[in-house]
Amino acid sequence: MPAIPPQAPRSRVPAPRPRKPKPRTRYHHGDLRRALLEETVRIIRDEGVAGLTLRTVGARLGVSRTAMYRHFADKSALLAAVSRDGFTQLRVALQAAFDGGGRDREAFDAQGRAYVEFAIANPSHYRVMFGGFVDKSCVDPALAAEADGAFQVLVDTLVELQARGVLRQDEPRQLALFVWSLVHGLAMLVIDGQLQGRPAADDLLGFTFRRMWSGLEA
Amino acid sequence: MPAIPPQAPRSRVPAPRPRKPKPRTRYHHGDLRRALLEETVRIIRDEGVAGLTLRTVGARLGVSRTAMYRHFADKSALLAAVSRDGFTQLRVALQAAFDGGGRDREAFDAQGRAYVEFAIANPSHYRVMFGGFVDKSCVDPALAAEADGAFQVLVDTLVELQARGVLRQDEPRQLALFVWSLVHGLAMLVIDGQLQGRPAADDLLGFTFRRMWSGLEA
DNA sequence: ACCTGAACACCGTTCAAGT
DNA sequence: ACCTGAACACCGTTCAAGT
Repeated sequence: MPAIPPQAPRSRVPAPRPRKPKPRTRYHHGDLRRALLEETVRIIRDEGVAGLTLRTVGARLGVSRTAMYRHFADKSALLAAVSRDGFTQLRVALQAAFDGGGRDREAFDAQGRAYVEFAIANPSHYRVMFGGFVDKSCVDPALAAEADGAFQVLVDTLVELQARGVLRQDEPRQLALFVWSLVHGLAMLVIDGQLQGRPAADDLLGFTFRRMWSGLEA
Repeated sequence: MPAIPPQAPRSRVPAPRPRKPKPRTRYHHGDLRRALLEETVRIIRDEGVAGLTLRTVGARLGVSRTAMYRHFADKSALLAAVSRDGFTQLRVALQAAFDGGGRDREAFDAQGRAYVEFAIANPSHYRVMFGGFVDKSCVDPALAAEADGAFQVLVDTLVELQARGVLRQDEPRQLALFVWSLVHGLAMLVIDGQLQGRPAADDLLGFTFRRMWSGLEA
């Protein structure tokens, strides 16, 4: 349950000196692109993807609603950037969980837990990443690279566990897809509310990892 | 790759006898609701959810674009009905695969395969069912019941496999959620195109079921 | 380069009115 | 009951124009 970050209410015009007709210093100090992206992520978190409106993004930034088109081709491209940003965050979280946990079998469970926790903490963001919102016809190569990067963290983790002799010597990418399917499916079911009245997410997570290991240990 | 069903081009007005001012026989012979639902499913299959427009649905049926509101509260309710319809189809397919396969361990694999195949054959429909499109605030109880029905087929299947002694004696619902997560995650990754250039879906399916069984057998 | 503001072609939904 | 047609308040995107 991430708290809403502290954020000064934005006024449309800074208006420090209202004497000249319209000084209107160049908006956004050089990084409107980043500001647009962050504001979009914020709106998606608070209102969901369906509540995202390009007009609102502009208005909240004190900028014309067409200013966005200088930085993104269209709404789909903006969502692709949001998706890319999500994969970056996910990659960092997965790596941190494994490294911080001691790079062993228990650390791998912590990594899986971090995956599901990311989805629970950012359900709308997660849905943008996997919900088929970004237009497949114009796949951002940067997005594909970032998604691959997150997947690669998992592959590397599995290779390391194989080297330690605790994990079966199957093809690492196939093992990674097996694990990814499991945590991805679990995450989706949780954030979709399909677990209503069923075993709590935490119990299920523990059970899932035990069964998974039972199928994967060397 | 389902072919586009044969469909006569619709004219707004039949106009067989243009003498009387406007005879306009009562449209849709009593089941506009079903016609709306079927047309919506067709549009979603061909164009995706993003391509769905209430105006188009009406136009394709030769009906005013507001006629829909006699049968569905709003667009979200229409999508909820689509979702419900999908869960019905899925439930029937899962049951048929297990029954037709001989109700044993291999039949269970066939059921899993049927699950993933349903998602691959109807990716957009599947996304409506799990993509968070239906408004959670007004959950259709009929939809919840139908989703539960599909889940129950899996639970019943697992109970039967336990009785045959081929499956661990864990809590069936927890086992079912484990399996569901796995096939659901697999299905999502496949229809999202995340498996590009990676092991073919069919190989992965076989590998996944083998690892799964290794963690589940009694 | 970067941004504006008007305009365009859409969209879901409401509602008084018809039969 | 069931459906229409006009109207309302939106939406993404384009584009000539400003600096």
